[in-house]
Amino acid sequence: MSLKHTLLGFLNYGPQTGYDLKKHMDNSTQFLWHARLSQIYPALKRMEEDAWVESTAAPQEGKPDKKFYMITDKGRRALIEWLDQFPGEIAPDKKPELLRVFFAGALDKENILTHLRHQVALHRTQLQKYQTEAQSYIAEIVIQTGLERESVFWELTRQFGEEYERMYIAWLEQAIQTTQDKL
Amino acid sequence: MSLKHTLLGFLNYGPQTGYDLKKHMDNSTQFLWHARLSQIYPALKRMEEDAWVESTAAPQEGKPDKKFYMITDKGRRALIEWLDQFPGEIAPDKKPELLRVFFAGALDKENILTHLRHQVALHRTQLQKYQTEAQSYIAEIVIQTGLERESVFWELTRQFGEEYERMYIAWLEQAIQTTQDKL
DNA sequence: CCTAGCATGTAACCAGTTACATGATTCA
DNA sequence: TGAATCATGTAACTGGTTACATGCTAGG
Repeated sequence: MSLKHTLLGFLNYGPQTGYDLKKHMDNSTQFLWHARLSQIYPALKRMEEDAWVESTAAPQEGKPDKKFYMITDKGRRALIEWLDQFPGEIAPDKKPELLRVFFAGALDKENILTHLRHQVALHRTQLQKYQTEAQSYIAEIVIQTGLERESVFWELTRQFGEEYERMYIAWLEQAIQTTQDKL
Repeated sequence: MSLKHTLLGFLNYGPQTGYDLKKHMDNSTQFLWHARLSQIYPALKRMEEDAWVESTAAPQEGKPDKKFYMITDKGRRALIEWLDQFPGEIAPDKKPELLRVFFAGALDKENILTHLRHQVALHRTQLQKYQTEAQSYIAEIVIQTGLERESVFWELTRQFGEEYERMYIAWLEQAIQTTQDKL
């Protein structure tokens, strides 16, 4: 299970609240791992029971107390152990959009083409996001935190997103061509 | 939920047992959608309750009766309805291996390079599979079933796998270079 | 006035994994 | 002799989503 390890990864940069962690996930690991607050809060609680993290409460007016979580040595060891695992084989993940293409033969030609063109538009938008928002967000965080070494890998995963979207768009264009020619 | 729709997609090609469906998933949609038998059997049961499928039992000696499932008109409508959905935005999926790269800064340089090289090997193997096994499997099924129109899309998703692995390998090689230069 | 953001959480439910149960046949 | 394939399932558990609950502040 990787949610706990994602939280450890972020807490390794410094103490944060559950709410902060959610925002960081939304802004950076969104396309690698994501979770709702309703899952994050109980996860942090269990991590504290396992002594991976410690919490301190900061009272506030008109809002619930802020609860800052800090990674422990045990937590840091758990993070390193997880990072240092070698997968024996590639884990298949679920791609509902491609599953629709796999079974697309049940739809008529024009409808399939409309769907493929719709996908192209979505992926062009996503490519733009990786090239603009994602890039400037990383730059901003590096200025705020000074985590230069870490940012090398943030930037690499951002580039993966960019290359993935380029590949996806090129493949969709090929798929449109093939559908026009062969159906 | 897409498991039920995957099963409908395959049942739309002809009546099959739960066991057959599992094998087809393992051989074709494995990297788009997959499930265990312990999930497939109850799913088929619920689909029968919803009148998406109908079953007939074929007695056998020394084994449990084979249970052939057949798609109904209602099931076919549910399949088309699902295929014809336009997603409003791209759904993020979980990529544990890339998450490890994102947090790789916590490991030392040589160890990171070892992990990246290990990934290259895994993805080269996967690329080979898409180019050989996957391709000949599709050809075989087309001969057996004559589903030529459908095979256009099976082949397109196979090509996606191929392009994805090429992109992944090229990115990993770039990541190795960057790690060597910047760390 | 209403929506978004801040800040915490619980409860019910659905999806998916792991382990268990049965039992015959074939192949290395 | 032991593993793999065929063929069905159930039970317990874990992971993740949806809905609910509270309540203040700032901005359009």
